[in-house]
Amino acid sequence: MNARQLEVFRAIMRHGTLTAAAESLHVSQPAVSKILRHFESQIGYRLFERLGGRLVPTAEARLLIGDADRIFREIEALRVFSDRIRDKQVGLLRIAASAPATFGLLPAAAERFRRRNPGLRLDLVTLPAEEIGERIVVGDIDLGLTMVALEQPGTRAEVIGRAEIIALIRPDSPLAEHDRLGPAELQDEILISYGSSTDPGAMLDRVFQSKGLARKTQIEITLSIAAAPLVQRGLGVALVDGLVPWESFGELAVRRFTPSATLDITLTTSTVLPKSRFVREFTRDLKAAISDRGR
Amino acid sequence: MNARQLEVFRAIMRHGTLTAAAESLHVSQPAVSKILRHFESQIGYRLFERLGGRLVPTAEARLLIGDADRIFREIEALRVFSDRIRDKQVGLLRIAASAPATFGLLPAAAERFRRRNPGLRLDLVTLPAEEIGERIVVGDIDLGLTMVALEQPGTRAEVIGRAEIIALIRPDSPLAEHDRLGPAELQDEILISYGSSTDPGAMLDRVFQSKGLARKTQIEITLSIAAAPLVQRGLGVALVDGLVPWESFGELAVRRFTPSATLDITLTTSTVLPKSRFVREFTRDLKAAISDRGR
DNA sequence: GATGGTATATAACTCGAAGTTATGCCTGAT
DNA sequence: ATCAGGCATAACTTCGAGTTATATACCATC
Repeated sequence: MNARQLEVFRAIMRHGTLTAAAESLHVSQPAVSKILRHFESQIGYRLFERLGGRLVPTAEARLLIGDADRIFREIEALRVFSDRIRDKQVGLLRIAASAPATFGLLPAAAERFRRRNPGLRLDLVTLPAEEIGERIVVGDIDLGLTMVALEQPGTRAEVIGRAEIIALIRPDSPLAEHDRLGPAELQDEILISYGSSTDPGAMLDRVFQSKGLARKTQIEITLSIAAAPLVQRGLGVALVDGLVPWESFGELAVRRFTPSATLDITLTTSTVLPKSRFVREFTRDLKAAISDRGR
Repeated sequence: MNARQLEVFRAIMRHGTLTAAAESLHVSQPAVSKILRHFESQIGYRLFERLGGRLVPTAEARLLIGDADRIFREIEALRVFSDRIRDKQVGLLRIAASAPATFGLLPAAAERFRRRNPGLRLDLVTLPAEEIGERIVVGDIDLGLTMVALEQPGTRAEVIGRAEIIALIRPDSPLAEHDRLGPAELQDEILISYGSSTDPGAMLDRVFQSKGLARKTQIEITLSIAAAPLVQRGLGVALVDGLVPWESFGELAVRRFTPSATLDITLTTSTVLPKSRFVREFTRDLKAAISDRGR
């Protein structure tokens, strides 16, 4: 049972005669006749009785025609859909981002992108940075967006911006008086931040060291957003990326960290798969979203 | 785009490699390879990137796989359905009956039949007797059931029982006292009955004549059920078939008509189309339903 | 860096299904 | 009786799906 057989069966049912069906399919009458007989011999029963040189649908044909017609129309729709894929009227862009990028950058970039490509499907996957490289290599993901450089063979990383490290405090904290917070002000506070074994953690360690102080992180997090409820409950002060829209995570105050410390916003793609038009466009939209943040 | 291509595409997506897909389809690996490449060249874009000797699905493939998978599963279901049709586990019996037969005989016969053939679809069409013959000849209907013989070339009629003519009166009518009603008792009543140009009407005319009386039908009906509301409103007495379950059509009293007058319950099939097993079974069930009525 | 295992691609071939044209047969209508 | 419409058959071509055998590319690993 193949698509052509269903198509021919449907045409005969619809037009009543082999000749008319053949005409509608733009093939010769014997061709239709043969496909029908072959179809009948395959399914094991007659679809038409030959009466007085005419075809009359059997009860079996009437049982079958409903589903056959529906399936054939679905194949037709799939053909059209496939053509639209080919013509880039529909597409799929699969983006994996770490949580800060998901919250801080993707919404604005996705909005720009979708305005230009409304038919396109976007798959946004939030993953720990370490997993993203692997997903790009195996082709699961077109584009990775992280706050650390992915050191994965087979991928190419590009820094497209920087995110300031900020201090996250309770609005009623005494520290809220300061415009900026540095190692000195935070010396006696309970710190919520990245572990020293991570890229951002090591970077912050160096900043503290440059001021002659040691960073003592009492509460270690891997997902920066996890800091929000901790700070809000008064468990400490968080040093995290300034990318996340912290206001939307509760009653929190953001203060600039000094001296300025930044994380690289890194875009990663496969070196082996060619960049699609969509990847290039989305890259542009991300850059635009980042430069918009400055203002 | 045919069913086989969808099947192969689906198998490769599912199993990840050509070799595994070929195994699952029980064909050789080059066969699968060729179908895939042919499919790709037809739709006009790559479904897999060849990376390091492996196949990696493209974004396009991921867009397509959902619908392709669904359609293929529907074709599979159609195959199974077709097999069940072939094995007579499902079927279709199309019965056209006049209204009295529809109400008086079909329910009981259909119940018996469906108990034995639960998977079978029954199409019950109620039509004026004159149209039924034509529908049988063109193959639209497997079996006709009427109260008059159909004189249609290409059909074969079989009388399978008789239905008594009965008198339909209001329960509060003076006539209700009689056990039986004949031309004499009805002489001064307003008669609701079949026209003289119809078979049952002509037959009743002859019965009245044999008693030396004339049947004066003041209200002519073609559909016997139409008599029910007329009798109920006191417009007259109806002489109609005794097949219809008149009790269920309102507050009506039924009296036997004397001398006995009967209509032939006629079963009509095509002379050219072979009787299906279902037609034969249903015929048996109809006869059983008729003999049950006697008791 | 040589080697074996795994996976895809290519070549050469067979087979069957779908298409063609030409033609014959049946049936119903004039 | 004849003619037109509709289906079937025959003989042939083309193409896609299948086969086996073999080449090629990559990966891991010793």
